[in-house]
Amino acid sequence: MKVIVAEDQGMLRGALSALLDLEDDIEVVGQAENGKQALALIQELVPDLCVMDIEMPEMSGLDVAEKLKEQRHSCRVVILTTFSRSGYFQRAMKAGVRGFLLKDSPIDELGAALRTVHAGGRAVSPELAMTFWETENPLTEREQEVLKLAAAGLTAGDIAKQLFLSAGTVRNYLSEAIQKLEAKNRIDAIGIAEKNGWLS
Amino acid sequence: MKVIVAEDQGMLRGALSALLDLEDDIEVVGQAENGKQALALIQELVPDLCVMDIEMPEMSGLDVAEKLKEQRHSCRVVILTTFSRSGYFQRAMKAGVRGFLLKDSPIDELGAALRTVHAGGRAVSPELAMTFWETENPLTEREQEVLKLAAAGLTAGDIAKQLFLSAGTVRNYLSEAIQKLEAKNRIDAIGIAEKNGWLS
DNA sequence: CCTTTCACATGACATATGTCATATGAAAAG
DNA sequence: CTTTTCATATGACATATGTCATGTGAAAGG
Repeated sequence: MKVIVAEDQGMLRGALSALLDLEDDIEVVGQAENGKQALALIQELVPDLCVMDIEMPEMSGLDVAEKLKEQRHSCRVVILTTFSRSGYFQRAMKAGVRGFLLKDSPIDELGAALRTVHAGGRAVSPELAMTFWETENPLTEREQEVLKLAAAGLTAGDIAKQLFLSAGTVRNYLSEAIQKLEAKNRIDAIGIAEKNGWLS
Repeated sequence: MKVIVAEDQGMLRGALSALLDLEDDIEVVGQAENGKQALALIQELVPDLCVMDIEMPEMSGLDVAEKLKEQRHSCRVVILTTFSRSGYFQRAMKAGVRGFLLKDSPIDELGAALRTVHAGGRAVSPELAMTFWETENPLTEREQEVLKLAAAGLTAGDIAKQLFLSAGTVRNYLSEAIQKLEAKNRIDAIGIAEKNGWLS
């Protein structure tokens, strides 16, 4: 089967590609270091499978997966990521992703997952099963938006200007976020939200 | 040469070990997923080299390198890390580390680096050279300490209690940190300090 | 020995932040 | 057609945060 490896960290990308290519039934036909490159390569080379990281520059692995689904492209996607966040997982499933592995898994699982997916099956890291039970994002869009800007170091006033709101409104959203997350202050709230992957 | 691979991320650890083991002149005699394990394995197996991540649970790769230097252990260390921070690099040099590679480097560099170091040389990613010029940490110990606690989401009052200071003193340290880092507020300061690796 | 420097420490004051009561409009439930 | 619910939006108020003037003691340089 023809495979493309998309992963921004050079060492891991190279190592995985080399290792997969050693397998008799796997041929690594291309490597990409960001989402855009991956999409272009997939359209050009039409591989059977693509091993894809989520957090990459230019375009995330999930963006690529969604584009492929939109185009009804035959290439099947196996996500390989550090984070077991319910948001990622659910979005991946919606995008028709066939495999979802954690970078913490042993290396053997990757080859096995590729074969399973190529044969028409699905492959999901056992740790991910738990993810279903994870609490979902309690923040409204506005609250997320405001908290994200606060996380970037902006003051309430700055945020208000950027979103065309009054400063009081911004503080209120932050206050709501703080209460929903049972945080002590906005810094605490930012930490909690980031840990759960609730900021975008 | 006998090599140990210490890296907490399972996939990368497995892939690197497998690939290195394929080389005729390299034998991977052990793998560790944290610093403590790495140290124990090195003392038990006495390898020629150890490929080591910095950010690992239990004990960082730099901690291990320092312990080895202290014991005048013959095992030479090659650091493999995501971050090109001057603090890391300088600490590594002090600990007598012989190689310092970024995880963004191509995979071939690792094998090459191992051979160079085994032959008595040094191997440093070219990106790291710049690191020398990086600005050093402008924060005093107290300021770092306070900023770190603030980053964890504590209020000034909490921090004061924990460090047996008055709340005003804590706010003053934070204010100094904010000014030194030319930040807008403590959140901004935390971001800047973290980006530069200035929070220990 | 005296000055300079600098990390450390504090409180007074102005500003920013967090909370609460309140209001509107849109969508869902009755 | 109501009623309920909920995201959105605001301002008044109390609290937390950021700044500044000031002071101490220890180390470095004259």
